[in-house]
Amino acid sequence: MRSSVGEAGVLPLKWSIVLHVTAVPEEQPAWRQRAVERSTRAAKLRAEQRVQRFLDAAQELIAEKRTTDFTVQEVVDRSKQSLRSFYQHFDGKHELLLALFEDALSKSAAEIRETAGSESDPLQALRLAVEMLFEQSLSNPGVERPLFSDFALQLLVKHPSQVATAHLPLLTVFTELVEQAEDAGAIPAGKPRRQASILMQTVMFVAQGNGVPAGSHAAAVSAEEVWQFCLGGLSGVPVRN
Amino acid sequence: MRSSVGEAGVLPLKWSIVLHVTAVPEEQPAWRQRAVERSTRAAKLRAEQRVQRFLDAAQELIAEKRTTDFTVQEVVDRSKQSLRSFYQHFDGKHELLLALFEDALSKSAAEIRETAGSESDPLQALRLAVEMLFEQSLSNPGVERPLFSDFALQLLVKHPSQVATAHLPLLTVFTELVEQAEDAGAIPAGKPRRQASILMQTVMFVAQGNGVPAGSHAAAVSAEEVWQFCLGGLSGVPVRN
DNA sequence: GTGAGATGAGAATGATATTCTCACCGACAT
DNA sequence: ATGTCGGTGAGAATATCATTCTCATCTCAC
Repeated sequence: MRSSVGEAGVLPLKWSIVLHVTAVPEEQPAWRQRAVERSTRAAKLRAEQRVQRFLDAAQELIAEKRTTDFTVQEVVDRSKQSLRSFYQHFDGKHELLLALFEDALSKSAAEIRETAGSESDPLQALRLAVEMLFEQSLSNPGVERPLFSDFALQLLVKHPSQVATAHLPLLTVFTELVEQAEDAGAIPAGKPRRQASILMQTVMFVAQGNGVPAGSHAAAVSAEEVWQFCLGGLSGVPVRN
Repeated sequence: MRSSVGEAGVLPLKWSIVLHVTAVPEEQPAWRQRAVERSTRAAKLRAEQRVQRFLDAAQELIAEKRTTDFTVQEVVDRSKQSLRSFYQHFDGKHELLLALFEDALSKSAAEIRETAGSESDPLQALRLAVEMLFEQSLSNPGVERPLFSDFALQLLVKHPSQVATAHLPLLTVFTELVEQAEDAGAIPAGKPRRQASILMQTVMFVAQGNGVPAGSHAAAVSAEEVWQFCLGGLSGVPVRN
């Protein structure tokens, strides 16, 4: 229905955007529905292309400036469209960023799923997944995903539920991996969804707080260490308590 | 040298602020130094009081509005001083927030240290500490620390090294607790500082992502669960790998 | 061809942070 | 006593953005 930054159009998309793009009253008779539908389809396509151009422009800017501090004007200029048009399609900069964010996480989830899927040992698969997530969540390497590090946190504060939604694809993947590991007896059975949730938080944010030279304190943690920690966490405490 | 929101004046302070307050050339003869010192001491005190009034005002506003979205003007008005003066003492709103943030974390660390210190069993002490940190990092309860949830993340993005500095007091406390637990043989020996670091990140951010009703997905994680996870992480994986 | 909705160009608004101007004051060295 | 100087208050002036508005134009389905 809506879009996707690159081409793999999946994810659940943003409501407001949908409302803008398809303003079709639901209570009309079916024939009218179809009529409007026919006469609108093209417009819808055009709209999606425009939206896409905005998204692409924003993506470029983020990649270049390594931050989400670009101005709406810049996006507009680069996409060779107009402010008028921008606000016609997005509720605001926030919606734009959210769309990109969801998209990035969704893609990341897909990558991880694929890579991990090619590993037969469930525990190794999980390990791979953790390491991938860790790398992608680092702030410094300046991958094409400053979204993870930058906007993510801002969002985490103002609209936590949207973050939850955006995390869903990743959470799903990790939940599956945890379940498989448990089924295989590699780790004791538990509540996979919650375990996956804690796991993700741990990996993502430990990576986060890592992109700091921080000369003095704050020992840089490696993917390996995080994995060990998480594995222990999932495996439970050996004896007491 | 600098300040503290309430009264317990501890923490390492902010450089820029110090530079503003004491602009004393170091290469003067000693007598002159002392002279200047004498003639400056009073001014320094006045300055600190002013700074303190800004900090107090900001703290009040945060408590009231439950957010860091207050305007500098509001702080100025409430503290009955002037914009001019504000910028004389702070590099900007950012510095003000940073000061409050450091202060909050510092106090939190003190509380945790004290509470945990009254527990003789090292493992229980660590557990207590984890639970306290978890509670204090929750977003919803609207405690008097929207700093943890709100500004903290913004900061995490733009000035990670300052976050590291701010985290230091907490990191120190947790490192001690981990060391004690290891010394007591409650958990296997490791690298206490790094372990404490991962531990903190996990606890704080899992708590973070928790303040969400999020009707559908995202199972709310409890302090207990986090503790179990972290304990496992610290204890290491029982057998394989 | 016509009319409704979409667009472009760019001005206007609104909210804030930050800087600047200028008059004043109070401590202090001489 | 007095002149200097840094700090201050009051508030105007700037600067930066996001967001909205105006109006002329364009496009497409009919």
